[in-house]
Amino acid sequence: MRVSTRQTQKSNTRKKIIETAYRIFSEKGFSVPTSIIAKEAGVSHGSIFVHFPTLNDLLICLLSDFGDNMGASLHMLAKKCYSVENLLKEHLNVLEEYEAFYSRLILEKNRLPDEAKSTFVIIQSTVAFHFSSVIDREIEKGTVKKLPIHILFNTWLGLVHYYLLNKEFFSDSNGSVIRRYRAELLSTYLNLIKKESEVYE
Amino acid sequence: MRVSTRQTQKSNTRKKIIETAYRIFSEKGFSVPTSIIAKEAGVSHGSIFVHFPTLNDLLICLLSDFGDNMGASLHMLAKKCYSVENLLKEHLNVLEEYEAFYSRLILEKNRLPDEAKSTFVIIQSTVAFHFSSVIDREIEKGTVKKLPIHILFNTWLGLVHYYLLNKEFFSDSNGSVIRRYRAELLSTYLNLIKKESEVYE
DNA sequence: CCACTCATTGAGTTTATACTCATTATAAAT
DNA sequence: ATTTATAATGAGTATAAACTCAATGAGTGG
Repeated sequence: MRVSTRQTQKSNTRKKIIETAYRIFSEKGFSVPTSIIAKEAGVSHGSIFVHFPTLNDLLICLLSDFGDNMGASLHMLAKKCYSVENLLKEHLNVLEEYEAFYSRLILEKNRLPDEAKSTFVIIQSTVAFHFSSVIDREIEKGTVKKLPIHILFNTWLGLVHYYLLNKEFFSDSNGSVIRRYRAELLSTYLNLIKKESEVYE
Repeated sequence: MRVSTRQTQKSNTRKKIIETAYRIFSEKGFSVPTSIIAKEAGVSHGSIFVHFPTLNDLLICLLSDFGDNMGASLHMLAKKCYSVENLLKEHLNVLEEYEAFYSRLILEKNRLPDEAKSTFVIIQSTVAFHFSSVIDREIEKGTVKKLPIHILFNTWLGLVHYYLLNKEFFSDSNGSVIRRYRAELLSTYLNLIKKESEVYE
């Protein structure tokens, strides 16, 4: 049976709401009222609640999509990485790609429904998994210092998140913090974890 | 002229509000309604607005007091520090002392009035200042790797903040994350920044 | 062409919470 | 003792934002 006009109509409206919400939330954070989202999407305020019974449902939908997308990007990129340096570079690439929404996620995590935490966990677990296997190998090869992997990971993530969370101190608010500081972040971190004989330039 | 009953009455009420707000905000975050604060403080809801025209004024008062207190603690402790190890230990001591409110501050910074940012800046500047001078000396002595100081500092703060911001992943929510992880945080970070000949045990 | 279904609408409702202000009680001044 | 000043009160107001639902009108099937 072919797709009816009504069905496409409905799914278009849904798509418009999702896309607009994603954009606006990325730009201004999650406390933008539903009425503004509706206006920006060019649909009525009521339409939002036809498609998403509550605001929470919309958020959960956005977060779950986001987790899937970013998770997929992380999975793909990790396959080509045989060195820490490469892995971290690719991690930064993915972060830069998703930077706006990702920053909001880590910034406002607590105000979001619990599903936000699982999105966060899924993303970090994916990174952690690839990080672990690469670092493990490098520690065995003797190119990286022998320290507990989880805390090496937390140091990296802590550093990157620090820049994302405090964007306003590091760059004018429209530019990408990751793009601006990627070289510095990378070289410092690698110099810290590598054995002296392997110093990164 | 001696202090009148009324004056003490008034200043007691004010004190009760401030102390209660500080405690409740530390426990539950800054979105607890003023009516709850009033009830917990044992004063009427209206009293809050007699002492603080707007909620923002109360927040600004709390933040400014907090900045002064924590700033003072940081100043005092920094005086006895001649090694990075010592400085970081003392930093962790101060963080542990102010942990509850400090965590809320870094967690909800953006929802707070702009004065929150200046409180944050004052605190970090104080730490950064002492950090710089100690690290500078150690780099010259050759015990610490020669890397840009600001990013060594951001790595440390990023790591510690990562634990504070993600408390729920690291410890049951009532305990202190700093107390639980201080040894690990310290030893890992020192091992990272020290030259190999100086490895920290 | 008509009856029916259903996505969309937006004015209206509900709820939460910051903030007001007339009233009250009591300390201070005369 | 009486008047005046003021700290405290809490029911009431204002506002913002999520959510509802009867009305609308366009697609669909006969």
